[in-house]
Amino acid sequence: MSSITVLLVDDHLVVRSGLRALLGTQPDLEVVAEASTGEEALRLVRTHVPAVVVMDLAMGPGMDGIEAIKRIRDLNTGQAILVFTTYDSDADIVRAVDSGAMGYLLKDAAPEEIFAALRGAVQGRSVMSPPVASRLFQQLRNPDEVLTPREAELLSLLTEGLSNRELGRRLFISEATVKTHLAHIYAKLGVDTRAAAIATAIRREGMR
Amino acid sequence: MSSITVLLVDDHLVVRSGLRALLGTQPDLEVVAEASTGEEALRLVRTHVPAVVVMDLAMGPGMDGIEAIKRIRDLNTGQAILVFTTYDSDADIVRAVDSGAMGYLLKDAAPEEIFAALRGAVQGRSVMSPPVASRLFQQLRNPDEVLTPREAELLSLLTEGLSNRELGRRLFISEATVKTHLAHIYAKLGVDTRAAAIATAIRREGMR
DNA sequence: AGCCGTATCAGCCAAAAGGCTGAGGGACCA
DNA sequence: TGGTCCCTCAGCCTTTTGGCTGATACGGCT
Repeated sequence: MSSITVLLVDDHLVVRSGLRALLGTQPDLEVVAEASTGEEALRLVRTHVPAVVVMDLAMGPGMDGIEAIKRIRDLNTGQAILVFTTYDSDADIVRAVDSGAMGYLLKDAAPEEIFAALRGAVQGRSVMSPPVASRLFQQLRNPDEVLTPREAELLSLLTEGLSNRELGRRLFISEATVKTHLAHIYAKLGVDTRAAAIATAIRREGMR
Repeated sequence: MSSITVLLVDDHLVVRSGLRALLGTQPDLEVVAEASTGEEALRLVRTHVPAVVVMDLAMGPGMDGIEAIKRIRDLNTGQAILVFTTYDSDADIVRAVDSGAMGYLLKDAAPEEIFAALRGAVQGRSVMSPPVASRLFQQLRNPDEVLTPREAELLSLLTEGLSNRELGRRLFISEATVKTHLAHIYAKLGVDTRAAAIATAIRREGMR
């Protein structure tokens, strides 16, 4: 049985080392490359064509994880992409799934969980950490409170303190549209000011 | 020359694995134990008496990193404690130094940086990542940017999403006074909207 | 006594945000 | 084909926020 080739993407060297060490204990898993930025990840996917990409969502300046996932999917080189990150934020989960991630693991996952996710991913199975799964489950029961991908994207930028004008520029939409999205977000979060939205987003969604 | 014994404390297994793998490349550094919680760390310090403790500040439920550092120091068993964490928040740095940490490294530090910090720590030298050092340095140069107690109080409430009116009521001051305080806070934080203030407060000052 | 930092307040004006209604286009699905 | 989301945009009006200037009061330090 041939090995499952893996590309690791994380801006922290220790995390990459740790994953490499963990995966190294499994004969069928082989780390063929590591990237510390989204740009590098994209390049290495082209050159190495790994079976699976394990990706952190939070990365330094430049392309973020979500963007990197989209770009990799656009290459159509068949990678299964696993998100491997610290926070189980609603918005991040929605966006990650929307952009084509096959699974969503938290960094405190047990090794067996990680191995299983990798093996499942190449077979087309979605795997996620229990906390992530339960969040999604709860969301299915209250669909009215689920942010759409676009709303989640906007909320994420909102927590960086941008104004409506800046949000519009960043997302290439008019300020009017920004306000529409915000109104929907407020309704779903149960708040009525952007300050409260930011506060609840960061506290409740685990954003930083 | 005998090895430097190290205890790793981090709630993420991958990070511990990564550190173990990195430190394993150095003949004079020996990881003698790993802990995933503050309580466990305290126990292992007693039983293994390591020369250095490498500690993440953010840990799951229970004792946090700062508390763990204080407790370890209280044992008086002579450990040098190195903080190894993701964020260079002003509040965290101050609190870590205050509770007796010997150094402050960010997780994206280069391996050589980590090794040097460990070796320096056992010799009583303080080491910190450049970004951390520059933050401290900047604070020393610009005492103007330190919030007054009243401002800090207001900022804390601000991060809960309150409006000016609500802030006034909560603090028993007029809305005009609230606005004055806010203006000062904005100036000190280097922002010009409350949204940005909330964002930087939560991210940079470690408020949650 | 004078100075400085902190905390308190007011008024004025411009900019930003929020609430509301309405509306068009595209995707998906029954 | 019609219905339902989602994303997009506009206009109008009210409230909130932010920028500015200036003012009083108290405490501590020199």
